[in-house]
Order: sequence, then structure tokens, then C-alpha cells
Amino acid sequence: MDKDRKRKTIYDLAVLAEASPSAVSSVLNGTWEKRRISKKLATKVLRIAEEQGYHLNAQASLLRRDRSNIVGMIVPKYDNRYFGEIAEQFEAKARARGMFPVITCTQRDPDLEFEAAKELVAYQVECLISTGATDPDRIAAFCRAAGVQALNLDLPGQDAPSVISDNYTGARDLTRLILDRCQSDLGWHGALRFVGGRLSDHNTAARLRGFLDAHAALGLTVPEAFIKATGYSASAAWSSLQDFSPSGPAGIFVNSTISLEGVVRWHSELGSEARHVRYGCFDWDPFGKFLPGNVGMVEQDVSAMLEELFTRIGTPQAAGAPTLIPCKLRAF
Amino acid sequence: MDKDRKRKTIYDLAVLAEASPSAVSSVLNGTWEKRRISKKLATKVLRIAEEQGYHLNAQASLLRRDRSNIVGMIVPKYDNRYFGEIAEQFEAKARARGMFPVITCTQRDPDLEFEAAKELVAYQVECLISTGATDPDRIAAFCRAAGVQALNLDLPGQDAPSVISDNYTGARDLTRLILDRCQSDLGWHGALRFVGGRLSDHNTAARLRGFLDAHAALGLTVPEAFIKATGYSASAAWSSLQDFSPSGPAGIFVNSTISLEGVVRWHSELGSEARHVRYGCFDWDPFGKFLPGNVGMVEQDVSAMLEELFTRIGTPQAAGAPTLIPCKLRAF
DNA sequence: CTGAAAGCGCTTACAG
DNA sequence: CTGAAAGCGCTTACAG
Repeated sequence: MDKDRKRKTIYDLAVLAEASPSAVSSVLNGTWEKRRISKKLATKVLRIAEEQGYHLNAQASLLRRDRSNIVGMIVPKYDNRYFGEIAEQFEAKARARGMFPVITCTQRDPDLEFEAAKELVAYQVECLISTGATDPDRIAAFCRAAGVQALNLDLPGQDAPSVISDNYTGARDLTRLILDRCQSDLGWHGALRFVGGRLSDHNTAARLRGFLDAHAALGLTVPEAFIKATGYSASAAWSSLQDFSPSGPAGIFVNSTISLEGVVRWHSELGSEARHVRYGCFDWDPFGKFLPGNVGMVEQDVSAMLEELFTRIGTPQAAGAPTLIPCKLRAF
Repeated sequence: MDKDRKRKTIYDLAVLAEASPSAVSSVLNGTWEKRRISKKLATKVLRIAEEQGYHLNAQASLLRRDRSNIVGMIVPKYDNRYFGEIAEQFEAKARARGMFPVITCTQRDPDLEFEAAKELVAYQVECLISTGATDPDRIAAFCRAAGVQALNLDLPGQDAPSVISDNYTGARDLTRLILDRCQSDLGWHGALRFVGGRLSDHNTAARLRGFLDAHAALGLTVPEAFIKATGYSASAAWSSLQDFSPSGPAGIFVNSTISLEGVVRWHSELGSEARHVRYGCFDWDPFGKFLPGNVGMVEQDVSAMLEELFTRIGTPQAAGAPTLIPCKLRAF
């Protein structure tokens, strides 16, 4: 059935409609009024196309047209609300602007990331957005050579304009919130632990600066051993706390909801000591509010980041300093 | 710069490499050994392609080839772990099989769903998978007319083969777990509330049957008013419980993690009565385990569902009865 | 070992 | 109001 039923083309429709392929094409792509084709013929062609199960061959159409209107995005994971929201809103905003969005998920794998970038460029994307890419500059260099616009979201690069959250301020405010709540809930004042992320990542580094500055502003010093940037895995976060059995009050700054899973597990295993622990998390999850001990979360402003990004699509610019978008602090 | 730097084609490379476009093409697409082109020429062409920032025009290539290798998937949302995992694993499994995955997210909007299906068919997908589509049969009919294979995931359709979770058994087992825990934790035995979903949805209907049968097996009858299938929104779930102030023990079956957000909010606002309430949720979220009162969740077996689905890609079959994949019950 | 040539299914300037 | 024709950038059977 797939075999004998060859796909219909405009030539097939032209024969059936007793018109030329040109006329059929222009009816189908909506330029028929401009070409002053009769309404009667247009209706007829549309009816026959429907009857025959005709559908455009986008490859042929795009090959002939000068613009593709395709915008590509590379995303590392769909395992948290942040990237899920980015993907959803990116698609919606692209469609609202008459563009065709294509998103691909690369599992934080640098090679897969680059392969995906090459594929998207082959599909003639007009712009390629790298979200949280491990090596945005490699992708940007490739895009430059291919004449495709490159943009970075969530992680800054040197070779393409970047839109990122204001990680420093968000982290500083969250740290202050946790410190305040340790004071008010526990009557305790002291340095927090920092759990999760990688110090080599720009975002983690910026958040750590905010974390340390918030402490410094209150005259607190954070011991080296309190910084546990053990990567992006729940079990690593959990493991990093195994040598920590708080005998008194304590507080934790959790970097990412992935790490939060590990911290919450650790917290749930503490027993009665758990009531002396407060924590907060950089990144948002709707269940976070109901986790015992969690005093607040930082929600990145996905909509604002994407709006900013879309203003740049189509208007090539130099890389420059990253554009910072403020985060929203959610206190519980 | 975008203007003067026209994209390189194989003709440009052929001139630079002093070879024919045919030779360049076959070097670039890896068939050069079969064509017994000299290694020397191959190396030269590859080097020049790299230097010139050449990249394939997938549109031209696909237009000429007989197969696209593209598999399309339509997904309603990325706002929970379930669809996020489906998207991630679908991409990974497709790549592992040498296919090119394209996923698009349609916000549970029937029109957007259909538009997206048409776009994917225009892009020459060889197979289109509808995940949790509101109207899978409309999409399947369109695909049939266009000669494209259609498959349904997560929601069954009449017009295309379907792979879905065994919602009935999963719900029955979860109901039994909640009833057991009400007995053991609260010393109480009675009918549970059912919150979330829509009775017109196949999945909700199947889950409700499992829910009712688990009650019946224990000689319990569920009052009509206990069934609150108020849709897929946290606030609707929350609202539906506003007339419910448990003065004694109570239990709730929560249908979907979206509804869980509303139930947990209601639960957190109960005050001391909350300790008399137990609930469980159909669908998995890693934070679920740490929510007070939550006794267990049902995790759908995404990997098994997709493996089953991939066995069907490329081998057209009649619709038939849906294939049921067992769920995993996670007791806390 | 390699090239000339046809053709995939469209779009659009051009010529009536 | 409409059609003939060129061409988008590839791939591949065919012919050396």
C-alpha cells in the first residue's frame, strides 16, 4: 500500500484539475490571489488536493525558496522544569512569529551536541540556539563558517551573543534568604553548605560568588570544605553529604533541582535532626514548596530570556557581554 | 556577511578540488569507496570542504533520496517527568537506530496537534507517533491518506496501532496500596477519593475501573461524589477538594502529577488534620517520595513502551487492540 | 578510477 | 487570468 500509492505531486493535481502545475502550486501556497487565479479554480484545486491526500513536500519547497524560517535549538535534558519550560515556550514563541522550531536534546554529551548542530545546519536552520551547551564556542565557530546565526541561552559563550540568568544576584538573594531563615527559625547564624554543580561551569561559578558575597556581607566566612560542587546528579549530591551529620542547626544552598533530589533524600534520612536543617534551591520545581526544610527557590525567568533571545534572531550582532535576565526569588 | 558569503555547494568544492561534482558528492556521503574513488582525492575533498565551511543541504539530499529516515513525534507537554522522559528516550532510541527524530509539543491543543502533524508529514517523516494526542484518529486518517505510517503512544486510537500503559492494573494496584496504608497507618478502612483527569479520556476511564474494582474486591462502595475527575490542572484539583475538610481518616487516589500539585497544596493547608490523610499518585515524580502523606506512585515504563513502539516502525500493521505495557508500582 | 546527465518536487520571474 | 521554463543542490544509474 505504501508502495503502489506513490505520493501525489502538483503535477498529479494539475492533470486532475485540468490546470498547469504553476497554477496548482500558487493555489496551494496561498499566492493565488496575487497571481489573480480564479476563485473557481482555486476551490477546485483545493478540493482535489484534499481528496487525493496531497501534502506539500517541504524539502522540495525549501530547496527552491530562499528562506527556511526554521530555527533550531539544542537542549541538554528534559529532566527538570527549567528545560521543559524553555522547550515549550521556545516552540510557542517561534510559532507565534511564523517560524518553524526544531529542538533536539543532547544529554550533555559534547559530541552529540556537535553532531546535532551539524544536522540542524544541514536542515538549513536560519538560527541555531545552544541552551546550556557544554561547548557553545565550538558550535558558534561551526555556525560562523556555515554562515548561520548562532545564539547562546543559559550559558555564555565568547563567539556568539548570549542571554543568561543573573546567576550572581539570584544566588546572593537566595543565600541571604536561607541565612535569614536559619536565624528566625533556628536562632542560628553561620555559614551554609553549597551543594551541586561544577565550579568550571560559568553558572555555578557565578552562583558561588553570590553565595560567598552574601556571607561576607554578614561577616561570615565559608570554610573550603563547605563547597561541594559535585556535578549534576542526585546521587553525587547525596554522597557528598554522607560525612555530614548535623548535631546542631545547619543550612544548605542547593544548586539545581537535580542536586535537590539528593539533598532531600539525605534530609529525609536524618531523623529528628532534620528539624534543625534549612535549605533553599537555585531552580524551580512546583513540588519544592512542600518539601520539609525548604525555605525558598530561585525561578529563572524563562519567558523574559526567550523574549530577549527572539529580539536577536535575524539581526546578526557581535558577541559582546552576556545579557543578564533577573531571576525571581520564591520564598516559602 | 550573510549576503556575500553564499553557501558552498558541491560544485564549488568540485572546482576547488579539480574533480567532478559526482565525485565530490560521493566522497561527502561516504559512498566513495564503493565507487572506487582514490583515497587521495577523498582526502583532498574532505579537507577543502572543511576549509570552506561546507555543509550538506539536507533538503536537496532528501529530495533526491528515496527515504528520509525521519521519525516524527507529537507530545502534549513537557511539564512533567513522564513526557520529558518520553522525549529524551525517543530521541536516544531513534538515533541509536540511525533515524533522525523530530519532536514537537502541541499544548493539548487539537488544532495545533493537527497542524503539527501536517508539518511533519510535509517534512517527509516515515512514521508519525502521536503521544497523548487529543484526537489520534484524525491524525491517523490524515497519515493514511498521505501514505505515512501512524502510531499511537499513551492513548489508544482506532485507526493506528497503539502502545499504552496498563492503566487498569496500575490503578488497581495503587488503590490497593493506598487502602492498605490507610488501614495500617490510620487503622481505618473506607472508600478513597479519585482526583484529576477526565472521564472521557481512555486512560482516566481505565484507571477509574481499576480504582473501583480494587474497592469492590474489599467489599467497599465508592460514592459518586468521591469521583472528582476535574481535568489536568493543579488548581482544578485543589478547588475540587475545597468542600472536603476531613474530620477523620481519609485517602485519595491522585490521577497525574499535575493534579498532585493541587492535592499536595490542599494537604499542606489542612493543618493538624493532615496527618489523618494518605494519598498516592498515578505517575511518577522524584520529589513525590518526600511529600508528607504520599504512600506511593505508579511509574509508567517508558523504556518498554518505546521499545515496543520501535518494533512497529517500518512494518505497517492493522490497528488492532492496544498493546498494554505493565507499570511499576513504587511504594514509599 | 571517474564524469555527464537526468531528475527529485517545488517556486517564481517572465511572457503572454 | 494563466502557462512554459529554469533552477534550487543534491544522488545515482549509466557509460566509459
